[in-house]
Amino acid sequence: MSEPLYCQVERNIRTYIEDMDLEPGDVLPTEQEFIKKLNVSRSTLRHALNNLQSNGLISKQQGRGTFVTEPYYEENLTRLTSFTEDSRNKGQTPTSIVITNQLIVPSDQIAKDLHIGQGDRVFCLERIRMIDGIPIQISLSYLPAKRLNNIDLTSVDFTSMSLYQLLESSNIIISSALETIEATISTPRDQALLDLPPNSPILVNRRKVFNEHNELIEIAQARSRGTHHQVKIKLRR
Amino acid sequence: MSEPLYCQVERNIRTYIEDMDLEPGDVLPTEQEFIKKLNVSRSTLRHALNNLQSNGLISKQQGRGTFVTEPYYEENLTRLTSFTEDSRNKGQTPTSIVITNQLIVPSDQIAKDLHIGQGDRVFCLERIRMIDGIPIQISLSYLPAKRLNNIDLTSVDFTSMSLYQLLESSNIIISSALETIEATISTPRDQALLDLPPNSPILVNRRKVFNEHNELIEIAQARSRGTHHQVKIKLRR
DNA sequence: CTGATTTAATGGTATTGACAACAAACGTTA
DNA sequence: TAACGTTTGTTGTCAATACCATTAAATCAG
Repeated sequence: MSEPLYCQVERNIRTYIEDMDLEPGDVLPTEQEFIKKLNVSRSTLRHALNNLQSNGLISKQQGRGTFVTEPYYEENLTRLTSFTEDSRNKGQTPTSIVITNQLIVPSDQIAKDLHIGQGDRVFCLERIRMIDGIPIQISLSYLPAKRLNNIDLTSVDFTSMSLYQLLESSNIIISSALETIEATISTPRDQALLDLPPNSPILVNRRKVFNEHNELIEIAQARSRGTHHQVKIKLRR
Repeated sequence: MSEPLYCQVERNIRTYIEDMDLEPGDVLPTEQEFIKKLNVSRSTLRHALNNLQSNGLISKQQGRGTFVTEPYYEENLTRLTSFTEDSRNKGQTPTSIVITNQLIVPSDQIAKDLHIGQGDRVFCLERIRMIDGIPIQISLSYLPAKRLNNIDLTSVDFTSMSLYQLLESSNIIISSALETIEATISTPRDQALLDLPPNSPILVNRRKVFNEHNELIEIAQARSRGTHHQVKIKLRR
C-alpha cells in the first residue's frame, strides 16, 4: 500500500490550517465536518488528529472542539541536539532570520571564554529561530575561526540550515557540551524580536560546545519564550 | 464515569510486566493473548499499548511482536540529585519549611499521572527549600503510598531531611527521571513564599521519578527563583 | 432579571470485522 | 546444500456503529 490514509489526512489538515490562515487559538472544523470534507471514517480522522495533538499542533477539548495550539519548542537534552533537528523531529518547520553573520575581532571577554588569543578572529552568528513562522528563540553564537577547518560561515545562508549539521558535514566533531539554564524577564529587545508583551518570562540557555579534543568550538546563548519552550531531560541516578 | 477501560488495561499490563519479571528486550504476549487474558476488544488493548509505547515502556514491531523497551543508557549524564544533596556538595546548609505533609485522596489528574487507581492514597509534600536561611525554591511532591514500602512520610520531619535519601534508606530504588523546565512569572503566592518582588522570573521544573521497575514513585514540581538558580547539564552528542 | 434545567453539539470510549504489511519459519526444488 | 516460494503468525490500517461525558447555549420557572 502507499502512504497510510491517516498520514495523508494529517497532511491535509496541516495544509488546511495553513491555507485557511488559522492562528493559534482558532477553532478547527468538528470531527463530523472533517469526516465529510475528507471522506474518511471517524477512527482514521481521530488517528490523524491524535498524531497532530502529540506533535503539538492542535489540542482537543471535550465538549468544545479542536483548536490550533500555540507552537512551542521542546528541547531534548538527553542528547546534544540543535533547534533545527529537534523541531524537524517533531514534524515542525524551523526557519531563521539571520540578524548577524560576521567575522569579528572578539572582545576580551569572548576571547577569554573561548580560550583563544587576542588576534584570533571569531564568527558571530545571531538568529531569530522560528517555528511555523512564529518567533521562538534568539540565538547568539560565537565560534573561533581557527577551529572550524577553514569554513567560511559568512557565506552560508542559515535561513533553513542547521549550524551543527553544517559543522559535522565539514568533519568537525561535536563531542560534548556544558549547558546552564536560568529564567529571567524579557528585555525590550527580547520583546521586539520575539513579539512579546512586557514582563514576559524568558528562558536563558548558555552553552559551551567542545570538539573531540575538548577544545571550545562554540559559546552560545539562547533566549527563548519561557512559556512556549520546554527543556526535557532524562536523568539517571 | 469511572476510570476508562484502556487505563485499567494499561495498569494491568504494567503489573504483568513486573509480576512476570520481564526484562528489557523480552517479548510480551501477543495482542490476541492479551485480548483473551484481559477480556477486552482489540482496539481497547491497542489504545493501552500505544500509550505504553509513547510512555517509553514498550516498543512494537510489525510482524514480530511487542517488546519491553531497552532502558535508556547514557554515560556522563548529569546525575539525578536532590536539592539537599546538591546544596551540601557545595558546602551550603539546606533547610526546609514544611507547608504540607499529608496522606490525601488524589485528584483524578494526579491519579492518572501517577498511573494508580481511584482508591489509592497519595502523600502530598510541599516544602520551602532554603539555603543559609534564604528561601530559594517551593517544591511540591506527590508520591503514591502503595509504592513506598509502607513508609509513613507524614511522621517524618523534613526540616533537614532529604526525601531521596530517606527513600533509598528504605530500600526504594530511585532509578531514573524525566524532567522538563520552563520559565514563568511569579504568582503572588510565589512572591510571598520566596520573598520576591512582583514580576520576577520563576524557573519551573517538573519531574517524574521512576523506580527500577519503571513505576512512577514521584511527580514533583519545583518553582525556583529564576536568577538565583541555575541548572547545569553536561551533554554528549 | 436570575438561576436552574434542558437540549444540542462535540469529543471520548468501546466493540466488531476485514484486510494489508511484515517477519520468521517451513518446504520444495534445482 | 542453496535458493526460492509458501505458510503462519504478528502488528498495522481502515471502517461502521453505538453509546458516554463534557461543554455551552437555549429554554423555562420563579
